Order: sequence, then structure tokens, then C-alpha cells
Amino acid sequence: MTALSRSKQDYLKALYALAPEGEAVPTSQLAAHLSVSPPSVTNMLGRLAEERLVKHAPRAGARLTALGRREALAIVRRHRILETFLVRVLGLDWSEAHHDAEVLEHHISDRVLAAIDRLVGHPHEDPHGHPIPDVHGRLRRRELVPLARLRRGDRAIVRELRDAGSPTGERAARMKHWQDIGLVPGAVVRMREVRPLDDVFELQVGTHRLVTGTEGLEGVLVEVRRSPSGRHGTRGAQA
Amino acid sequence: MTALSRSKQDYLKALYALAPEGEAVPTSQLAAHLSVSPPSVTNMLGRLAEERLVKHAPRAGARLTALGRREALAIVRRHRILETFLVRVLGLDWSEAHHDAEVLEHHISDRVLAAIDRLVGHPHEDPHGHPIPDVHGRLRRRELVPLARLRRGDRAIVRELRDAGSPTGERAARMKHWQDIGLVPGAVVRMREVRPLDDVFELQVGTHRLVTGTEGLEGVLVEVRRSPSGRHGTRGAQA
DNA sequence: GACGATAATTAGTCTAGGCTAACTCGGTTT
DNA sequence: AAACCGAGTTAGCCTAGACTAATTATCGTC
Repeated sequence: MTALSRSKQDYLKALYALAPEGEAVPTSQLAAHLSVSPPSVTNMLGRLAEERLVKHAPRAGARLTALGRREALAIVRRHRILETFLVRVLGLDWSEAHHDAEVLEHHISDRVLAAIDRLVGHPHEDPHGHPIPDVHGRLRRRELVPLARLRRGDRAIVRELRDAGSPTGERAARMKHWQDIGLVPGAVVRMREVRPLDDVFELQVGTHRLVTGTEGLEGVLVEVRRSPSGRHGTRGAQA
Repeated sequence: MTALSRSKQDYLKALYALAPEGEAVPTSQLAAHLSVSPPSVTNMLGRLAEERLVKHAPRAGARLTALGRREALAIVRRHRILETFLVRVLGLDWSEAHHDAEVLEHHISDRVLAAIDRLVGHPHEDPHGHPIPDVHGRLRRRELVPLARLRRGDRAIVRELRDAGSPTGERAARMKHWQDIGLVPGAVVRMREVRPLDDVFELQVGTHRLVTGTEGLEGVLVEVRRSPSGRHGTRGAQA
């Protein structure tokens, strides 16, 4: 039961990021996500399959086994606790913290992780609202909807700003922007206007008035507080 | 200027530990210290020599260059700051902290190190009193003498408990013992009796009375406070 | 049902960093 | 001076994990 190499951990994490529900992930997608060639992926999937961490159906992609999923969740847990620590205790800004956590998540021992977790108060969410799996790899279920799905008049609380796996420049800039205008977990927002035909949303975040398109809200998840007067219809998963 | 691999860092650190003044270290000694075969050492020394980190005179051992020494001191700095953090902030016990620092010293970024250093208050010494090099690799000089060199009646302040490079079970147990009886950096000790022929020392540490042989004091360095009444002769480096 | 495009796999290399076995050099003994 | 011994080096091999080039499956189209 030797610890997994850094590389193997990265593959498992990627697999989880690309298919949290355990769907099959194509080789090429994994290769792109990890910035590695497709043959390298095939090769590594073979080894991970031997260790029963993934199921690899040739030419039909790979999926995590229950064991692999546990490992992946353990890595996610380490990452998110570290990120929380780096931001809240050490005061790094988020994208710095993200990069450092990316490295440290592979090298931190259980006891140091436990101590850090205690230090930051056993958080259930990282600084961007991503849920932190518990020691058994359990994630608490949440009922979140994309901010862009709110309707006129709806109020909601921001719960999570997805970093979409690997935040590159583009993404980091947008997250920084959100932070600047106060669109952070816990913030209360109100949808003032929705013009579907123009793909325009006008919303209120604290004192800020924000006008965006769907794209500009990508990855912002909220918990809906039906408008007090509210009788706009039932909530459902309409496309 | 790619960062050095973990392995290379370990070789440089070992070289520094075995020859802090830059003396030549035999291949076999390095091999033993790193738990690696002699041919592996020869091989790695070749590569480090190409990078101008060491000077390797075939069959005459290796020594750090100025550049290599700088790298080694940077690693020592990381290690000691981390150890201080792990003990003082996270509350790990020393031997745990040591093991974790051994890993993390290779993976912590400058900015995280700086933040941790700030958090623990820019210490000049780690929890065992080892001096922490500054960012430029400078170590402050200290005038410490081995505790076993005190003479009857001398008082001194404990400044450093050497961990002798790689603290194995034996060593860790002794350090734990010292901690239990209050023989820690900052403690005041008084030599009550010295019986050279029996190799026996009796000393006072706080309320504890300690009786040991030379061996049992190996690696305890103190700063002498000549006994107030003191006129026992001049201090010198007598063998 | 054959044909191409595209994705995936196989085959073969490379580098880092280990290892063992065999050889060589330099100092000590006789 | 010759022989010897042990530390150090050379030679050759191994594994992890990447790569490129070449090959093969599969799927959608005609």
C-alpha cells in the first residue's frame, strides 16, 4: 500500500474533475486536461487499471472505480483544505493559493492535513464555496442552480464560484473581477432584469449593478431564495 | 534556471550537513548518509558537477561550490522555518515535524515560505535552536560550546540541541527525553559535578538533577555564563 | 457495404535516478 | 618491488513516465 505517485494522483483527480459522477472519459479529453500526449494517457490508464483504480475499456474511455474515486476525493479534500489555509491563514490571493495547493496536495501527510484542518476550523467549503469532502470522501449534497437561471425578481445567495478544474488566465481574471465587485460566496444577489432574446442579465450585488451575458456568469452557483412576494411558478430543471 | 529535483536537493543538503565548512566528503559517506549505493553517488555527483553545484575530484570526494552552498542553505532555511511552523503553529511533536519538513522543504514555493515565515515571526532559530539562514543564506555566528565541556560550578543557557542530520529512533528518543526533563533551548543549566575519570556529569536543569556520561550529552550546545563567583581560569578550546 | 476521418493504441525512444557486478587505482604490507 | 585491499568508478540494467511515428478501430457517410 505504497502511496500513489504524483502523476497517478493527477490522473485520478482529472478523471474525477471531468466526470464526478463516474461517467467514462475519453483518452483525448484526459490528455488535453493534463497537457500530456494521448499515448501517455493510454499507458498510464493501463497501470491504474492494474491497481484497480480505474476501469479502462479500450477505445471507450476510462472511469474511476470506487477505490479510484475514494483516492480522488482524498486529493480534492487535501487541495481544498490547503487552499482554505493558504488564503485565510497565510493571506495569499486565490490564484496563488491555487497553484501552491496544486503542488502541496501531493506531499502533505495526513497528520499535517488534520492539523491544518483543525487550524482553519474544519471548513465544509473552500474559499470559493467548493464543498470539501469529509475524511470518508463524503460530499454534502446541495441544491444549487446557475445564477443565470434566476428569473426576474428572484433573490439568491451565492454559494460557489466554480474554478472549472484548471483556472487559466482567462478564468482567473474573471474570478478576480467577481471578487472585486463582491460576487463571492455568501453574497446576496437579486435578478433585476432578464432579457433572454438579448442574452442580457441585470443584477444587483450589494450596491453594485451588474449587467452581463450568460457567458459572464458561467460557473456561479446560487441558492435560490424565492422572492418574498413570489408566485412566478414552480422551480424545475427546465433547459 | 529550472528548480532542482528533489534528489539533487537531497544531495546538496547532505553535502552541507556532512561538511558545513566546505570540506571534501567521500563518496561512501555521502552514500551512507543518503541510503543510496556508492555508484549512484558517483553518478549524481557527475551531474551536479556539470551544473557547477559541486566540485568532484575523482577518488578524492566532493565539495560544494559557492553556488551549491547557497542552494543547500536555502533548503536548510526552508526546512527550519517549516519545522518551526509545524511545531509552534500546528502543534506537531518534533520528530513528526521533522519528517514532514523533510518532504515539504522540497515543494514549498518562495511565497508560501515567506508567508509562513511571517506567520511565525521571522524566527532566527528553529524549535531545537538550530540557526535559520536568512534569505541570502547568511547564518549568524554564535559562540556555543558542548555542554559536556562545562566545569564544575559553571552556569549556561542551552542554545541548541543538534539533531545530527537524520534523527533515527535512538536519537529521537534521546531528544524526547531531554524535552521531558526540560533540557530545551533557553533552559538554564548548572554543572554541579564533573568526574572525568568516570565520565560522569551531574547537572541541574531547573529542578531536575541529571546524571549522565559524555555520550548522553552529545549534541547539546550551550552559551556559557561564567559562575558569578567565578575565577576558574580562562576559557579555551582544550581537548 | 465500402470509404474516410478521427480517436486510440502499439511500438520504440528518452531522461532521471536508482541498482548490481566487475574493474581500477592508490596506499599499505611484506 | 610486488602483492593486496578497499574505496571509487565504469558498465550495463531497471522502472516511471513522458514523447513521436506508425498502426488500427470505429463511426458516420455515401
